[in-house]
Amino acid sequence: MAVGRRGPGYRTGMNLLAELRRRFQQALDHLVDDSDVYTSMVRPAQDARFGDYQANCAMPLGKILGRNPRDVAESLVASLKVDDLCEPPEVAGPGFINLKLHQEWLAAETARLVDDPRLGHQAVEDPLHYVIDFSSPNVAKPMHVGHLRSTVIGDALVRVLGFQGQRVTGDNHVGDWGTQFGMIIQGYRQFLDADAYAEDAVGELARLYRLVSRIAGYHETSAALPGQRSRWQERQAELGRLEEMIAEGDKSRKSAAKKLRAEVAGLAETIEAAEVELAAVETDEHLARLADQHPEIAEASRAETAKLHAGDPENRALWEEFLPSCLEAMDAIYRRLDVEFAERLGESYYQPMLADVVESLEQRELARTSEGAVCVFIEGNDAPFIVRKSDGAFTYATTDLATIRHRVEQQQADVILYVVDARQGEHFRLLFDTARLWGFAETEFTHVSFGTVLGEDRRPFKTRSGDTVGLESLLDEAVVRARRIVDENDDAKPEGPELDEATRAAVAEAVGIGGIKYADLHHNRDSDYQFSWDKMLATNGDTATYMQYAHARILGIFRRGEVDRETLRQGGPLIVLGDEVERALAMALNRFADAIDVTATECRPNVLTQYLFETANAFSTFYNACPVLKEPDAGRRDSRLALCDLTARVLARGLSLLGIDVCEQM
RNA sequence: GCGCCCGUAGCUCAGCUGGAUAGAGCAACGGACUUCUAAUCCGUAGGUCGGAGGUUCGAAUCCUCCCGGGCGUGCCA
Repeated sequence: MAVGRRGPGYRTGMNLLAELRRRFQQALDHLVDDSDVYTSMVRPAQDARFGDYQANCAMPLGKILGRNPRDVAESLVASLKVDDLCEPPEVAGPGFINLKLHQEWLAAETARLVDDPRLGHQAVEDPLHYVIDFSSPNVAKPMHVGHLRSTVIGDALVRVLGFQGQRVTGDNHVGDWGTQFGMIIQGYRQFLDADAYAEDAVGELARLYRLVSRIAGYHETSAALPGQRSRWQERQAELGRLEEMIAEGDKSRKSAAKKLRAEVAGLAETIEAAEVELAAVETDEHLARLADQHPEIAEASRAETAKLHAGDPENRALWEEFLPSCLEAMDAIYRRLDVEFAERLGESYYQPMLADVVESLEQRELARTSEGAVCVFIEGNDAPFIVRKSDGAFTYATTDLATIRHRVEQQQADVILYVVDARQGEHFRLLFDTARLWGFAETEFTHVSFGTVLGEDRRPFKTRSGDTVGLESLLDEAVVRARRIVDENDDAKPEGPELDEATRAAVAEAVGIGGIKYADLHHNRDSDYQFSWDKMLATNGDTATYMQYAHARILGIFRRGEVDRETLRQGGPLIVLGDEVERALAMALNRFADAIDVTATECRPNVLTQYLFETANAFSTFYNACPVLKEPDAGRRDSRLALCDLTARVLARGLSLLGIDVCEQM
């Protein structure tokens, strides 16, 4: 889903592509009224053999005008004024128009980038206010790998849209009002280790949370197990009957049998997991005793949550005591990830508004009571959007609606992006539809959805023992692994190690954290992706390291040549593109602005990662083929130095827009 | 049952609103270091784009059906 594509805030920057499109527009205006549609068919050539850019509009135009597409292409070329930019356009195949830029023009455009702090990107003229809802972990539960994608993608979008010149508010809509607090309160009353709490409050609270949820889970699992076993038997028997029928030739049962087989397998898995969970508690003497003593702990926890929500002063005081240290623990991870939020308005913030939300929906006759719950029914959807449960409690649907009202009315949001798991797609469809009916039709809502992180076994990423992976330990491991690679490489340098301890540590941090982020960002966010240490920290290929290395090499050139980059830029060096690889690099550098805009409009950081990889690759090829410092011709040397400087700036800027650090040396 | 998503090279994935001979990385194989850092570069090989129809001048992309997988589905978030 494109965001703001037609909004007033979106405007393609001044760049090669935009200029070519303007030229085509003038030529197209002779032929059609809606030239906009066709200028978008001018795009970078998908194959270098066809030149630098191609226009694909002659074929559809031929159809509409009832003319031969090649003739249309010819007459388009005839009225096209691009001789200052390109070689004479060529018509190829069924009517493609191929464009190859003049060397001089490309060189001049590249030279313009040299003293342009925005690297050819023009900031939007009419910024929109984007509120970006991302990360949103539950307070007091340790963050885990599941929070990674939302955090990393959301942060990249904050940065990219901000660079575009949009007004951006990143908001961490934390879960600070949920059932986990009931569990912690319950744990605090029953199991507190006061010394541990004094020493490390968050650690102790996390322990209490895990303990209570484990005991509650034990009883729940234990209660459910017999039913699951008998259901498994039942299904298994039914499956046997079906298979017999199929064996006897009744093919019509095949699909039903398949479904059943999946269900049986699923049940078996659930049962096995349950048995493991129960055994783990039962074989632990301490845990077993606690479980035995507290059979009603889940109910008790729910009661504590209800009391908190009802305004019970004691529970409220505990909540207020717990919250700051929990938030501080979260912030420590964000600092490490270098992620910042402009706002952190959690669920609790919206609590006072919820009753009014429901009332307002009822008044407008959008919501009505059904089976005891207050629901909004959206046409075309089976499931209702429940804003108040039959027990009177509000749901996250209610909170989300209150949040929308706040963001639009108080914060003047034009666009709200939700960087959330794809599984919540249905919730957001209902939410957006309800919000529009409720009166927020002017606001653009987008669910920036993403797939699951899978382990190497293709199942959701877990530790070997089956627990979810804590985010902190994930980051630690990345850095440890990165450090090994840094050490290995530095130790292996032909002239001996170059990096001191502090530098090695800094490089390992950049490479490790950058590797994790890049692995996430370079996949299309819609698809699930397989987490792999080896791939993300590989020293070769399409990784963060590859670009960080290219960047470090460039700085190495300036260091060794004792060339001051700022002085170089101010000298206004001429760009000479004598070599094919220099030309290819210049082309890549000129595409920066477009890569930014596509990333922003599509909310797809992988567009930017792909661009950066291509640019780094163009540089590496150039680096291999074209000596810079050794180049005898001074003009040519300065031109190459300027290309190096530009590349370093594009890479550093691009990576920083993805939240990834670069190093001076590695 | 209904709804959503996915199936592209041995592996992991790109492929923008349909465009030319479907691309990358890894792995494999062959080359390039008295180095401006080889954490690099260049080259070779590898694909009935799950299958069958349809729309179109033109389909990995749009439509229908089928096969295979995942997820969601009334009071968790």
